[in-house]
Amino acid sequence: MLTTWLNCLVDMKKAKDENTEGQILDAAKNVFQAKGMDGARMQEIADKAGINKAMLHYYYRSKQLLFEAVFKNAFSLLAPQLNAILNDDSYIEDKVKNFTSNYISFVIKHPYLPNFIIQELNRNPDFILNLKDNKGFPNLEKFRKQVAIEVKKGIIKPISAEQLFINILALNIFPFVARPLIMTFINTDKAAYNKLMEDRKAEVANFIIHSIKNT
Amino acid sequence: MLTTWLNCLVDMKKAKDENTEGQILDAAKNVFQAKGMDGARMQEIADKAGINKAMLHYYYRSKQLLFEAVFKNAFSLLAPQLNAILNDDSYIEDKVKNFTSNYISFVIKHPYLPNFIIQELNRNPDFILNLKDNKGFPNLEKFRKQVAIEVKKGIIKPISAEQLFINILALNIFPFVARPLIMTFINTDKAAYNKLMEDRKAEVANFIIHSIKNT
DNA sequence: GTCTATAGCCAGATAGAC
DNA sequence: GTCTATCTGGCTATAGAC
Repeated sequence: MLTTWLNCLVDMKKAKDENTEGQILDAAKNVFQAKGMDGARMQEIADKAGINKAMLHYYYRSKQLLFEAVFKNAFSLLAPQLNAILNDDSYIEDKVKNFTSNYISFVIKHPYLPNFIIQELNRNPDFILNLKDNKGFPNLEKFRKQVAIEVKKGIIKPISAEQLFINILALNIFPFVARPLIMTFINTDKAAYNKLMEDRKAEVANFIIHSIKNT
Repeated sequence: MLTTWLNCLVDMKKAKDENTEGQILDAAKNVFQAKGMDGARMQEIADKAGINKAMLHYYYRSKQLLFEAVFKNAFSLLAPQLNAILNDDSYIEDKVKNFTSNYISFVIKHPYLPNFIIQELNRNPDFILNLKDNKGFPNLEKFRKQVAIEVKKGIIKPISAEQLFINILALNIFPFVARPLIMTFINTDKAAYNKLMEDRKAEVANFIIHSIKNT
């Protein structure tokens, strides 16, 4: 009994590592996120997956469909992160602290992901409309109400929920999206840049809270 | 005398509009900034310029060289904007106000530019090293000193110049880079989005100053 | 300087054996 | 399911007439 259950868990883990389909998706993720849809080559994905080019078409029919699988996967990782700001029940101040710390850890684990999503949406803005109806798609409704309430109670200074949300996203996401630009301006190596990003876990939360909190 | 001078001015204006070389550069700018290096097609650039594909190679030798001309051009438009924050002599508070207002106007005039630069630098991070030695390349030296002085005098709260610079860039640049993402989350049409960006001219400056200024 | 025509290459996709 | 071999189209780049 126990062994079947354990085998099941092992199989689930294997599912991504040893299935051909999982290997392809993983290789495709790396190549698409590094080079984008237009720059990616099916040959390179096949090589990274350790299989043949024909197999890619056997499993995913076309480059476009393989790309869409990778994109949806990436978006479904990002969406819950954003929902932590929008739908959680705690105070805005606490949410900002938690989100900032969590998000920066998240991006350190998935460095190419935010830029990938932003870039491909700029290439094809309509693409996101397909995802909009999914459950779990980030929605501002609850956050709008929360901001209005905390402003009314005098917990935070007057600000629109939209602008606050944009500011939170900007301060957290931009440094990773613009990484090469920032590294050159600040004139740092990789280690110093990572240190800077670690520091931002505290820095960004303080920056936002100083700005909005009533004293 | 007067007429030769006037003709000269007219010629300078014509230089970009009627020279074949200028027409090419203008068409290339539009196509490269919309589709990126990999997605751009020489045929489309030729069509937009109203000339033949062979002419592109006659003037710029290769797609790569044409691309580099466009990129350097774009970067030389962006750099002075950033230097307004780094090298101007006024107080940080005033610089933030001016920069925010100016930069947002700048991007409304050149909507694809920031995303283009960020995207292409992610594709090829070494590319920026070529530009680094140019005069006018943004440099943090002076800004570091200014921040240290204003912190010491108690004009602003303690913050590192690097983090402050990143925050200023993030709040100003990100909303345009992530435009499709934001438009979907906020659930707005084009007009409402533009209104939101107009509002940010005041919003962003206030947000930053509230956060760093000692009261 | 400007065009047409085409060389030469490379990528995505498929056929078909095993 | 997995492979090799190949088709087909589109792209950059060039040759060469005017």
